[in-house]
Amino acid sequence: MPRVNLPLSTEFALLGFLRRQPMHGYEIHQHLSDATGLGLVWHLKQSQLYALLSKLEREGYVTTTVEYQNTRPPRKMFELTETGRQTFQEWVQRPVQQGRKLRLDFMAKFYFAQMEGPEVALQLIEQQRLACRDWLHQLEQEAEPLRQSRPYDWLVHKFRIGQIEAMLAWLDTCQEMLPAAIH
Amino acid sequence: MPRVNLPLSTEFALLGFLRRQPMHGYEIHQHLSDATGLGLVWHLKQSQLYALLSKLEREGYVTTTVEYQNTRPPRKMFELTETGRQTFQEWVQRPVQQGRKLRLDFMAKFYFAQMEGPEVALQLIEQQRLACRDWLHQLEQEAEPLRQSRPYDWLVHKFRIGQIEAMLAWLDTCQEMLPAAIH
DNA sequence: AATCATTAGTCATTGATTGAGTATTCCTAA
DNA sequence: TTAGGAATACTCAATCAATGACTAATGATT
Repeated sequence: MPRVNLPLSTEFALLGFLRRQPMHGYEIHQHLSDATGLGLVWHLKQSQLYALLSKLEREGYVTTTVEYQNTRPPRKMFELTETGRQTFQEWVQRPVQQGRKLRLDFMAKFYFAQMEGPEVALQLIEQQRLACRDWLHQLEQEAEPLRQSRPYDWLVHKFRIGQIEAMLAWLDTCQEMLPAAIH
Repeated sequence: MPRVNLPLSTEFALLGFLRRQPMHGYEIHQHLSDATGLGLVWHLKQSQLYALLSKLEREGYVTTTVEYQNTRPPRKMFELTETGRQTFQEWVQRPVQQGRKLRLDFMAKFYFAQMEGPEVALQLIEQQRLACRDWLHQLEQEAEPLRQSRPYDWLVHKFRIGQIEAMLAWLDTCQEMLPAAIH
């Protein structure tokens, strides 16, 4: 049971598929292969998915057992370890700390948070709001003195500020939608 | 002179450094290593930069000549080929076609476009505006029917719509700033 | 005099990603 | 009915990207 804890991040989302019951790789791939739900934001080749699952196993977040079938190829069933379960719980509630992680990492967190129920989703939304507001203030501080001296740098800051403001507005929308978003 | 034309994209930005005069890798790295200008948006390790430059050479966009110095280590000078020059001209004017390329690819284009002068920058801005408006319409079409049936998918669309609207607003800001942004 | 940053680039290794392959079985339509 | 294709389930080799460490000389600093 090796616990190396390399810098995993996006791949933790895969733990979400296993949070209720064990699953085999092929089934996870099916969930991701049509452009709906998490498949709308995360496109993974089959071989890439299996590679990530192996990595999660190597690092002790999941264990596998081979399940032989009468007629079909045998399945490798993936199951959360206790570490895996804890890691998922933490991951799904922790806001992302960089703007570039909003598109994929945050959307994956929100996907599972929303499936876990409104409390979890609301918690994530609120935490992410705080993180965004921090970025915003910091960027506004940094932008101020650049306006005259470094127009390009100032515009880059303005771009980021705009993206984060849009994110904050969207988080409000999420909150309003929440009751409807529960499956 | 191999011309393979693999799917290069971000690395074309490096051609921008050579558009006025030949340069060696170390100097390009210096331009990127402080967090201003292009270095604000593109963080490249030294070895990674050299790897990209070699790739551009392999594919025929640049040629190299070694320049020996009396006391310092010899420099490998990179110079645009005619293909490289044309490729840069096309690259710098062509809008990006995916939202996730706004952060890096578009900012790199805009960096050099703006250095080339207001006409080039205005052209890029206008082209990017058109691309963004297309995305926006398409996303709005797609989002419509999802509202009731697939709340998560609808929210993902809303997120993207928000990011693109923010981009469009920012493009207006760029246009207003342009006269000041020229060095 | 010793130490540290600068110059300029290489290299080996690890990690990520891809496309293709495998082998069985089920379904469908001529 | 039988040929062809899609589905099931995973593996593998090969390429591509990325990282950290290294070299080796000079100049600057304390």
